[in-house]
Amino acid sequence: MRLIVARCEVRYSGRLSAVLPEALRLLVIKADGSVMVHSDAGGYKPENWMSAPTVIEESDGTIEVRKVGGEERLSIRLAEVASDVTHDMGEAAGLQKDGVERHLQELLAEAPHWCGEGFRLVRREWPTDIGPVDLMCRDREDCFVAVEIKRIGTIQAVEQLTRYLERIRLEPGMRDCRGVLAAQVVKPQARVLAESRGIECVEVDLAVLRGEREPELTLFDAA
Amino acid sequence: MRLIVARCEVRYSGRLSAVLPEALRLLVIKADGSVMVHSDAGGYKPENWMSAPTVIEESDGTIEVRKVGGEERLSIRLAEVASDVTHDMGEAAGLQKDGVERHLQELLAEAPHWCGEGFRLVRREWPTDIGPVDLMCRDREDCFVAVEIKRIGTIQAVEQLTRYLERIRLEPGMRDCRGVLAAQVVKPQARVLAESRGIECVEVDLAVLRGEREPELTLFDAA
DNA sequence: ACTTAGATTTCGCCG
DNA sequence: CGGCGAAGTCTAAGT
Repeated sequence: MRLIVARCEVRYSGRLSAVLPEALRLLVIKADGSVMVHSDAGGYKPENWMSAPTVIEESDGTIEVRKVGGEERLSIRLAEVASDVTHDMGEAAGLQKDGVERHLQELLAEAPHWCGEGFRLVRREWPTDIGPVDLMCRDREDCFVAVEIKRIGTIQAVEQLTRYLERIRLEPGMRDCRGVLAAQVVKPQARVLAESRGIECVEVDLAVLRGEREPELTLFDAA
Repeated sequence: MRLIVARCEVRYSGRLSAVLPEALRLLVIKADGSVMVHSDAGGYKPENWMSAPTVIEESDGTIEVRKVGGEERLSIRLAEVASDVTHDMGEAAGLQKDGVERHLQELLAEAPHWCGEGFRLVRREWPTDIGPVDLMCRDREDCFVAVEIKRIGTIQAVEQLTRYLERIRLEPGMRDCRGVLAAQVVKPQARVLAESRGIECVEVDLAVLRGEREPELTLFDAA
């Protein structure tokens, strides 16, 4: 993340045309390419901005931001730079997970037995060459279990976990790795697809995970 | 404007309850008291925020933001501060101002005679104990004139200027301070109220101020 | 990918 | 001050 405090003039053209006269402002360039222009008042909404995906070009005193595959353009003319710093905010930034999903992942990482009896955590964000799977656990028989966590378990989630399992099972010693989809709600169609592929579905209750409420037997737990 | 890059946990309660688990984020505290919490991805919208007016309290590792006259509360627990810098972005930033209003103030500060013949600028953002008045000028007779600038001159603007004048006239040597409401458009009811309180109204034309167009006599200028 | 509905919507105007 | 409608709406969810 790059933070620039500068006297600057900003021009936007695209869905409309707008000019911000030269003034002292904060420019934020995020790791994903999104750009915000903020003044020192009037919270929340930037004076101007462009969301990802963008191409950013910088040359002597100007920053040009163009939308990938679009006509939009943000031109920033820097008149006087008061500060220009870049912060590495870690590899986790690029992906950006839903707050709830992330929270779920944390809670389940702390108490993986909610994903299956006797489960123990091996690691969070187990890497594969097509992206990290949320949790890698071992079950009671010491068998590996890849756990994909979603707020809502959809067909896409099953497909995603399937792709991970394909890769993981190529690794030595992981040929029998199982798969579990953990979600607050699992859609019926996702459940059908998952079962046909030998993937287990587990519905988790946030209140129970937090220890605020006792677990109850649901229709599916009883099955 | 204060920029903090820190690993932090953020809790909001008010219109809803939300928790952001500990992560590296950018905190922006603007001069008007508005606060934004941004991650390194996903432009435009902050992960969490509170708009002005707020009261901000800071004590060992935590920042508490409360909405003035409301139940909303933003609690930030700082786990590890990577950077914490404050930029003075000019005294004009203090209150939230519309971009147009700000621009108007800049132009009128440069050419205060548009607020009244013979006016000379004493200073912008003249401080009072209830907030700064936009411009303090002297007229041809060297009498002080407090100028409130608005995009649209409303009853509220007249009330605001009235409150300022009450305070200003208590100061030594300013007992006869006059008041002028300068706006692009002055609402008829605001005009009536202003006149009843001896406050002058002036309609200003942005194009004229910029020197792009010659001034024209309007109905009210002629009065 | 397109469409629709919700948002701590925000923001501005009008009665 | 409350209601209504637009926004470069944005964002998530459903189809």
